[in-house]
Amino acid sequence: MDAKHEEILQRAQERVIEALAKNMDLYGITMSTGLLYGTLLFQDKPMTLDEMGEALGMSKTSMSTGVRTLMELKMVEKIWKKGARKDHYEVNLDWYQNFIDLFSLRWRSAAEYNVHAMKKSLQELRALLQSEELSDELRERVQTSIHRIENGLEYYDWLSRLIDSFETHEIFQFVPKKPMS
Amino acid sequence: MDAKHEEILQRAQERVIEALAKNMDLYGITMSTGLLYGTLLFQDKPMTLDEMGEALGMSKTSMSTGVRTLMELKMVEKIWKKGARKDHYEVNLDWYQNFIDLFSLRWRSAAEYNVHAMKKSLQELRALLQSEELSDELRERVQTSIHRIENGLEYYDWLSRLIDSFETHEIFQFVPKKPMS
DNA sequence: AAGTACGTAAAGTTTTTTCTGAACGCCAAA
DNA sequence: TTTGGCGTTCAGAAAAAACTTTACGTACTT
Repeated sequence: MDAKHEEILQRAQERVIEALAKNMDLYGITMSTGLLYGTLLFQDKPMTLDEMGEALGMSKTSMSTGVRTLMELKMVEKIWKKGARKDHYEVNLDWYQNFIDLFSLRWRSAAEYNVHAMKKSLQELRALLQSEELSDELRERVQTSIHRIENGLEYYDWLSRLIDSFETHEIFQFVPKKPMS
Repeated sequence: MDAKHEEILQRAQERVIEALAKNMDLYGITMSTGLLYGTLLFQDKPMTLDEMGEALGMSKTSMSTGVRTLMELKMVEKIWKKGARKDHYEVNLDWYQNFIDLFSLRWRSAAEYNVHAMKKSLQELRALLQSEELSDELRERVQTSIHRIENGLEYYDWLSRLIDSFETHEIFQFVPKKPMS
């Protein structure tokens, strides 16, 4: 009688799945999609959209969009199955790379976006300082703004180099995958 | 006539503020709160809740909750102003520490939460393997789940050490604040 | 060429989140 | 003790997001 054991296995899986899903907002992912990820994680075989909908009791449309977001983050991959009509998906098990891809994608683009705006504003403000007829009070405020922006740019430069070290995997020299123990 | 210059300054500030706010979802922060942060950033003086509401055209209640979330992330601090009835707030300008605090707070707790669930499930599954009357098929699946969890635990161990290196500032030895240039 | 099965887009509904206004409790000054 | 100003809590309204159903386009099968 395996029913009891089956039960235990399922419970153990569900505990982990729910934990993962609950923290998926860090990835900018909805909890449902997190549950989808977890389900795929413990499924040894690649799943179809219909199977996912079945497993989660949700519409196929939701599975479709969920899988897409997971694929954009490279957390899930589409699998080639010869002779199969339906698409099959499975999780990408490299969690390190996963983290790196996610971090890169989100933080890098945010950094670039902010740096762009900052540089443009910085330029304008520096030009403004050149203006002769600028009241002392205003000049003071412009200076302050410039300092704030320069301060931010310095940080983003660091952040960018940090992300570089992730993407090149150089970070693993500093924080190795396996501890020295 | 400073009006024109004032205009330029304001535009330059707003560009940066909006950029920052737009990417604040990375911090799990709503855009409105992001705008609040940006406003505080370019205000040379500490602001009161009323001044913030004024500046953003929003209710004082919103400012109160917004400031609280920013304080929880240590992005904003309450300032002691002698003889002032109202509370005053100003931004924490150390963006490096800011990033570290945020990352630590969110990712560390997520990691701990997941590790906890994983270890518990792992234990159960290992115990299950001891059971004599376990069908080969089920045993196989239990093994797979165990591997998945061990794989995750290994990653979280690395992540934990990465966060350690942030908190201790050792990361700056590897990725220095200022480039060597 | 027609039919069928599949994934996705669009529209609509439900749920969740965000924001506001009123009411409350607290502290300081009178 | 009262009064007034302050930050916050709470309930409700408005806005946004998530989810489902329906409908569509495409590709494979027959």
